[in-house]
Amino acid sequence: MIATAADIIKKAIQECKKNGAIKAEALPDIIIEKPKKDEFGDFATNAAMLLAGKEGKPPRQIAELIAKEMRQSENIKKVEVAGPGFINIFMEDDYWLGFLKEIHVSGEKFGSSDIGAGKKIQVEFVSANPTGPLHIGHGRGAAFGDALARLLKTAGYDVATEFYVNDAGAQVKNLAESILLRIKEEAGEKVEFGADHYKGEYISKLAAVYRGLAKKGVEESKEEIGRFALQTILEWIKKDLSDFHVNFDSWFSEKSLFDSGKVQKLIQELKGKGFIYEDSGALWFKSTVFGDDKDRVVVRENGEPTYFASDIAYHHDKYERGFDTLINIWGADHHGYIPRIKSVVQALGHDRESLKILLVQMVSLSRGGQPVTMSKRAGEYITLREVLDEVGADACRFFFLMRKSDAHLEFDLELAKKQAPENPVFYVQYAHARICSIIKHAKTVSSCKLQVASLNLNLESCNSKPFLCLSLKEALDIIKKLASFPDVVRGSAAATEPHRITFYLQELAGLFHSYYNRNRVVTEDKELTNARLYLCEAVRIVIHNGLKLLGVSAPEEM
RNA sequence: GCGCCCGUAGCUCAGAUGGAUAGAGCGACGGACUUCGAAUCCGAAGGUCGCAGGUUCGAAUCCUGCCGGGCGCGCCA
Repeated sequence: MIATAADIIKKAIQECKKNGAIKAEALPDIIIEKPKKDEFGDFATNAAMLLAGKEGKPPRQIAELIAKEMRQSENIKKVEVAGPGFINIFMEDDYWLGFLKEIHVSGEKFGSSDIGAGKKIQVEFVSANPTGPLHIGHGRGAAFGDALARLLKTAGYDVATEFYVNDAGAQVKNLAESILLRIKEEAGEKVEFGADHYKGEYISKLAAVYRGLAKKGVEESKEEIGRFALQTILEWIKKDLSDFHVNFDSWFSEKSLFDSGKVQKLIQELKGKGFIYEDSGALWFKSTVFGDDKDRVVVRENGEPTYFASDIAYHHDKYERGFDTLINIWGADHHGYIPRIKSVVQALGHDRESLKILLVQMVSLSRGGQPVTMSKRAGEYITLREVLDEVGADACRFFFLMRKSDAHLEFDLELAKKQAPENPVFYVQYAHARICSIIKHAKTVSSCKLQVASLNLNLESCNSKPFLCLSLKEALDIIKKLASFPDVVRGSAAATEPHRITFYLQELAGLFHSYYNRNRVVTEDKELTNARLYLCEAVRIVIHNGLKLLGVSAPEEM
């Protein structure tokens, strides 16, 4: 849609150059926007203001020259010069009505594009330590990552999603020990938990389950407990995610990087390149070369590799798999880790910008405005499961996606559950259900033979009833909104900001509900009815497509 | 102390690459159901865009400095 306007403007400027009205050879980076006010047109551009300096003429004068050319273009209703030199463009009604047909023809594809040009891109997210159940913060990361992957796919990227499983290192040992301690404790022994031990309620649960399975003596089976706990927790995580409608293309084991010797290999390789050196018995990576605050330990004095060591191998492996771009989604508390991992990317010989790290901020839960507190100290946190069970996957996902990912999110459980218009999820889903209901109703009304599937509206004739009814401002506003959907999806994907979709859907649903209350869709007038059904169905398609991008269902009835 | 993020209506938040009189939802207030789903709609109210400078035709947006909040600054992950 924007592209059409851009073409018209560029063509007009070309014409102006041809006839000598404008001399500048280089075109400035003009902006084409959708003005907030209707009176400023369907599109507006600042081209004249940017050209003014080079041309040495007042912006309004240049705007007039360009506007004059633009008026020759197709689909233009009128072009006005306004304010300091804006060119406001108004499109013909039938230009807009044409989108209705496009939506019906494209169906589920409406909104898709190929700006990604098939580039291979990996989105790694959640990657929670398998040392406990997913909490609410992981949930936000999951919703964000999954929606982003859907967006990128729709924008024409070749997307693969991955969960990195931290199944190596000291944490697994700590997990096993924590369970052992619980087992001992329940056997009546007096035990003391260390700072690195996990103390959540789920540890007791695991301990109980393990006791049921245990045949061997407790002391000797620490390794086995570790394996058991890891596997069990991973199953919980997978179940939570699949109930949250998040399904990964792959699960990558950290341990496998050690087992295959890749970690060692990469350390040797970077040593060879001079990026790894020894000091005080430890091996260090020279991240300062690439702008990090300090060098980072890769292998400790005691010979144990750090998490960072396997991360080097992991990212190397990602590039080996042929991805053009990597996206890592992290909790915002990990932001200090960014410089060192970016350094790794460069040391491995890749463009620093080929790895994008997106941060997801914290979630605070509230209930009817009252904050829900949790005690981190006692190892307790609100799990994704609890919220999922209470409000359902749809509301949960939508709420997580209502905010920019790098902004704190306030999540009101009471609101999310409410089946009322103040709940944005229901508001949007209701619009979809309502349209389904209208169409169903239309089919049952004998006087109205619905032709939604085979509608062949005569939109060309400006005197036809469908044309006139769909050209009413209220209808046209909806159509313009619908027409902008592909631009919204493209922008949302390019900016990696799924929240734009939730805002868009709320606005569209609002326009529709308002229209519905003013215009009766199914009436005795067959032509009118069909025209309005045609519009309604287009709205339904776009709401459906939008919700799908968010991984939220579009119910036919509620 | 250093680094990153944030500060917009009573509350929760939008405002893409600087654009025209800064928007939406909720809450509160006043209205609308003989009609396709009132699970909805309509109306009016609500602002020193944290503060102070700077850049320019033009700043919520960019720069600098303060104030206030969050998070990092491990041979943890």
